[in-house]
Amino acid sequence: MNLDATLRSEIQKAFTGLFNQPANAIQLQPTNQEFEGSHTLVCFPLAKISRKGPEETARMIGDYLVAHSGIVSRYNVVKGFLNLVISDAAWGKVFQAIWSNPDFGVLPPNGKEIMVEYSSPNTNKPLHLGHLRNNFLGWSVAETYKALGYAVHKVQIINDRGIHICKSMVAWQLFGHGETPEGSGLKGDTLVGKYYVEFDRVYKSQINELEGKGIAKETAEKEAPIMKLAVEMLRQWEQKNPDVLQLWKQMNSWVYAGFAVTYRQMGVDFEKLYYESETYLLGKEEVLRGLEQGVFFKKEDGSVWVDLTADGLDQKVLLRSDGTSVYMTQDIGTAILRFHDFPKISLQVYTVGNEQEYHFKVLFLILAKLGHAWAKECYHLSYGMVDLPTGKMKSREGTVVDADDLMAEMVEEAEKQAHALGKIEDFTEHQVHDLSEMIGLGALKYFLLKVDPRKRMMFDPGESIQLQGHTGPFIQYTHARIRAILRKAKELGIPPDAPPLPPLEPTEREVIRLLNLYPGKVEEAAREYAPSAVANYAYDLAREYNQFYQSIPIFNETDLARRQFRIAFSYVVAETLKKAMGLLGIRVPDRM
RNA sequence: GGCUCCGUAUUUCAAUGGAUAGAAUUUAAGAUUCCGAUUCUUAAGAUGUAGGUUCGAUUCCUACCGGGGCCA
Repeated sequence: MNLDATLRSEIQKAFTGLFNQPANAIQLQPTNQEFEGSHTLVCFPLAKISRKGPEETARMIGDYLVAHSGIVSRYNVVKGFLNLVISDAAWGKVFQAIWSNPDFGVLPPNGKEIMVEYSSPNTNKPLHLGHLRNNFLGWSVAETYKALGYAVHKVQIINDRGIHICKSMVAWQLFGHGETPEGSGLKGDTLVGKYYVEFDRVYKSQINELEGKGIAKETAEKEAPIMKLAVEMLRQWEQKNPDVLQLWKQMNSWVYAGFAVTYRQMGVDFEKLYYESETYLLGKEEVLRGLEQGVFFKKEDGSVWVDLTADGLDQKVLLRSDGTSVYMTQDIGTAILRFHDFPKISLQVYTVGNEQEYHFKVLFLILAKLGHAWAKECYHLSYGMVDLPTGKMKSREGTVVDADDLMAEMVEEAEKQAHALGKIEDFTEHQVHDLSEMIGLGALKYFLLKVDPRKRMMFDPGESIQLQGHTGPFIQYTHARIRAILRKAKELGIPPDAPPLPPLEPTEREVIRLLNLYPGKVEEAAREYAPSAVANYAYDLAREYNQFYQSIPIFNETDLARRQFRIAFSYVVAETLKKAMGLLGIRVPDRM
């Protein structure tokens, strides 16, 4: 039984019964702390339809619900707000329903498919802090959709070609002396990233040198010898020079090996990988087709453009005068390819930073203009940058926060904490490590996911791993403590099944109300592409349970049925916390 | 310059157009026989500015101020 839904339909019935017309705006919200009740109906909008005052409307509906609904035991009216008190019997049904359904909050398969793209790194450097937000977001949105019954295809496109990788290749050739991951002990992506930074360092000094000779900055940037080498290498790559291809494959394979380690640590996975080197020529034909159909136009120099001024945007080049394509062209091709590979998908989500909002707006518009009906089923999951308390991160220059380093630090910090607590002395070394990973990564994921994706955010590693406060570890801790209670209950021989419902305490009603909200939160998270909804929900539930835990005796209760109920109740909370955190990719320990 | 996103307690984050704007954090005072006190209670403290829309605005609209991003 879903209480909110039932209540809504009862209110609808009451309103039609009283006023002989449908209520079109049923606004239900949680009742304020200071008033009695759990659900509040906002009666201002209804007053307009009922043609009575808000308070009178509220009283009439309240009386009707008490008399006919069977779930409302009493009510009070404050201004236009109708505060409803749900009967314990109704709460009991809600609780029993949650208890008896192991798949609570998970919907059966609905036959629909969607695609979520996330991560999509360049192959010239390791993943950094921004990628962490991207990966956790994308993965979590995908899992949330799964919980709603969708078949989800997780994919990414590897940007494995272009000037950026050529820079690493050139620098490695010049300064690498044949260094390999095996020889140096460096992770493959770290090694390649090292030469990318090296390229930039040399490049900068060459520019300075040229500028010292009185050459203009723009010219210097083009004429720097090392840059000319990189441009030449890109040209050779496009002409399929075997030596260059060999080197390219070699260095990319190092990077992939490195990425695999990072992805495993992050706990993310992909069904299919797309490689830019295989798709970058796609889209050209499509653009030419669009040109024929008059969707695009050609300029005098032969370049192909799209005119979006009618849509409030500007003109955008799609094919350069020499016939080469731009990012937009490739993305057109890739989008088409994906709907071809997965014909049943009804939604394609692109998890990409908000600096590309304009790009995607244009992309989706073009796809629509080309006549692809699914263009409106494309969605840019845009997210803001992650800042650190120590200051902004700058790409290049090596001041970025490396994802591997950060995760390792979080795990290390968690292990220190675990030892300091001194509750895990009987753990094996392996168990300690596993627990530290759970907590360290949980802290990181929770902190990055609890914030609205669209917003630029501040990540404070120290704060994120605290066991108190609005953090992942706080929720994990709450879960572990509940498991401790359940272990003790088992020792005492209290059966783990839900007993008849005794009269409830206000704290228990509040926790059941929150439990009842869970499926809705999952839907909300998917609809808004905001795992933050689930994250904040889990925190509310953990916090509310802690208050219950403080004010209610569990084992000192003489009434056995009541004691048994509270054990069952604790069990349901633990299970729900586990499910919610699972959608965020966060594991919860039984002990910590 | 054009477009776009964001401005909320000291700080980090919340708030489908609803009641006295919530948490966490910090500081101060207090509680505790249980399961594991890293808990709980109380207090202090905020919507950038000026207008508009309406029963009611952090939310919607306009202008300005401040910050980020994209496009030249």
